[in-house]
Amino acid sequence: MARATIYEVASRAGVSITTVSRVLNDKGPVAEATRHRIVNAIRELGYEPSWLGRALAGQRRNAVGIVFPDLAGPYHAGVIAGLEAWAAASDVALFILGTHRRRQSSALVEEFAQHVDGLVLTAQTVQGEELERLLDQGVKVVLLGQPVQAGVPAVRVESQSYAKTLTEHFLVDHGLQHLGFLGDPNVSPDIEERWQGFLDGHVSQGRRPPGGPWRTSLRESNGYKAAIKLLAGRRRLEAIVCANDELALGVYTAAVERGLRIPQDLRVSGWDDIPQARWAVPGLTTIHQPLEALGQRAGEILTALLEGKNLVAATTWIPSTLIIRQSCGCGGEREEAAAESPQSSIHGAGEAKTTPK
Amino acid sequence: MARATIYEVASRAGVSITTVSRVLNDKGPVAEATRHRIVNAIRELGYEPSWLGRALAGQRRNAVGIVFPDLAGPYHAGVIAGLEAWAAASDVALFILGTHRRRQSSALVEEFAQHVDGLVLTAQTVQGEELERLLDQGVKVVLLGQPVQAGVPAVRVESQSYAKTLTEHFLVDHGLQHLGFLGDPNVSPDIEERWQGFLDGHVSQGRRPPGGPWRTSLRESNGYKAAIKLLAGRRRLEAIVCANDELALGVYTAAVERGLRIPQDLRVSGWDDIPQARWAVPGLTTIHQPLEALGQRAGEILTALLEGKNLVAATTWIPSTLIIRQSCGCGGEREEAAAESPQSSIHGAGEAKTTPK
DNA sequence: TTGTATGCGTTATCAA
DNA sequence: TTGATAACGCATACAA
Repeated sequence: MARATIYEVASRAGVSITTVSRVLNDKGPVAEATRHRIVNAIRELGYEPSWLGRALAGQRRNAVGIVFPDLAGPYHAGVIAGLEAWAAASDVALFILGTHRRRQSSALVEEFAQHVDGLVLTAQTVQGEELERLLDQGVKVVLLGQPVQAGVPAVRVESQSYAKTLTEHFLVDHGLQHLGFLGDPNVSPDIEERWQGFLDGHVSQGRRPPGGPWRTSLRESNGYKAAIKLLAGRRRLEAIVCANDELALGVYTAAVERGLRIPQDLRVSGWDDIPQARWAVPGLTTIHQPLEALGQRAGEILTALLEGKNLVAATTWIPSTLIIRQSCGCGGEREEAAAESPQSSIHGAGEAKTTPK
Repeated sequence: MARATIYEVASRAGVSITTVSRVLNDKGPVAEATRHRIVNAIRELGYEPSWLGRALAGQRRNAVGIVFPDLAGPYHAGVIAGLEAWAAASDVALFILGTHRRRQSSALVEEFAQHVDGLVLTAQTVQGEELERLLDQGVKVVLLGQPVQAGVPAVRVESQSYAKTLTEHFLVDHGLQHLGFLGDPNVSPDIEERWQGFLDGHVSQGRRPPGGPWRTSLRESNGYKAAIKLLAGRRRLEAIVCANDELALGVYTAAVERGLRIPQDLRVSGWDDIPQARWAVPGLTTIHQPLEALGQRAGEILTALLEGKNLVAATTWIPSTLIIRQSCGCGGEREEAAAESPQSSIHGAGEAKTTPK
């Protein structure tokens, strides 16, 4: 049994489709009696307007989409949760697309765009010309963690100052000399900023910035491989600042393999605060990004955009939190349970406070 | 600048839209010279067919969707990866929908269905009547981890035999007497089967099945709370079989709080093999589900369905792997590094083999 | 080999 | 207060 159409509703209620449409959209005048008949017909037929017809007739699609390069990392779940909360509140459908490993991701995204009114684009998905094309088609776009483009609003997480703070933590609080940065700044502007902040931390202390970065893509296996090489080098490295947690955990494995204890023989820090970071021993010092807030904010900007406010072409910066665990050398070395690891966090630009568990 | 339509292409090439349509879909005869002109016009205008027009005209949408209750757990990423691999190979777009916390998830899914040719529905999304409605609309559906419904093909992970094996492992290999099952069988048929397998394991050893299950939803915080209560009970529990890893990790925290060592004073097992399971100390004994295979298989069934083969209404069962770490009492208690935890795994129905790291 | 005309389900314009 | 009718972009039976 196929779906009922507006024609069947109209005929059952003894009116024209125009009147039905009026009732559906609450537009224009309809006599109370007529409205009543129509509402009944709709209910009796179990009628639901066709999304296709609506969209084709040029109405809003009442849906937005978010595009990720990859649905695997720790990143997307948090962002989606935030965006979805917004979507639910705004009564808008949310579609998700991963371009991962697809041949013609550009065509894919363009098709995806036809389903929605607005799009959230994360790093490594669509840029430059393709982005222009999308905008030309009238899709509203918000960038997430992307290099800022003229005229397109963006949401970013502030990274550089935290990387600087973290670096200074190693240099000053722990009095170290030889740090290394692991990760490829080309991957995204966020990573680039982490590397810059790492340099900033050295400069602010009058230190000569070390070599590097040691470029590798952000996977645990790569962290392991890179660390094996680094640790075999002549110069003894005291701490490795990793571009993300997965790399850092790879370093853990390499350290064990070379008989180095963390943090006694080697200190490590990550970025992202993935679940493993809390359970690894010793607990991984890292940066917690408010991913949900990211998604939520993107949604709010989308709202403004969809309402026709074109003024919001600015970049919104979201703050993070520095999570101090033990891998940097802080705190005790209680190994009996990761869950109980003492841990403190620094919010914003250095305002310290303790968070329970 | 709006998108070009088929009419503009036709007029530029000096033909009718019918001929353009023929070229686009490789259907019917077109003179080589004409085709050439049209192809040129398409390129020059940067024309891309409208997905809307196509869909409305009754063609295939060339897209499938997957619906999750929730995009947060460890479950979805793996399944999506598998399904996406299939989608990429089949040149079909993949949309993802999370119904989480939405008011009218039924309406949401129904709208979602209009965008796609086929749908993969996971547990706790759509059932019964709503499912019937979808099928009535002609959407092809594959169920994932759902109770089997007549006429609808399904993919399931075999749970019961593994739960039985695991239970016997505690009872026989470790010679324990008092086990408990933590988790709510009502959540999904998979959990229900784990509970049944737990009972099976007792029965097969001529033991009287213990009380329980201790019902709680599958979150770490609930595992913690439930374990605190359980461990305060009079009867001493030797092992807790948890319905998933997150519950198990909650138990870890509770154990530490009560001064119990795992596995010396309390044994624990989980289910899912989430990343934390490998990093926790001691490593968590658990069941690894081949989530990617799940997604891939669902895709393959969808292919058959979309090709009009209606015969595939059977249930496909996918095997898992038992991952033995230390929380069950096996192996050493090397605590210096979780990454190096010795670990062995049992594939299929007891065929043991060792997997490196 | 090509073109005309119709339908798909809706909204919107205009007239009644 | 209501109703014809024309878009919207495409595919397709049928005609030429």
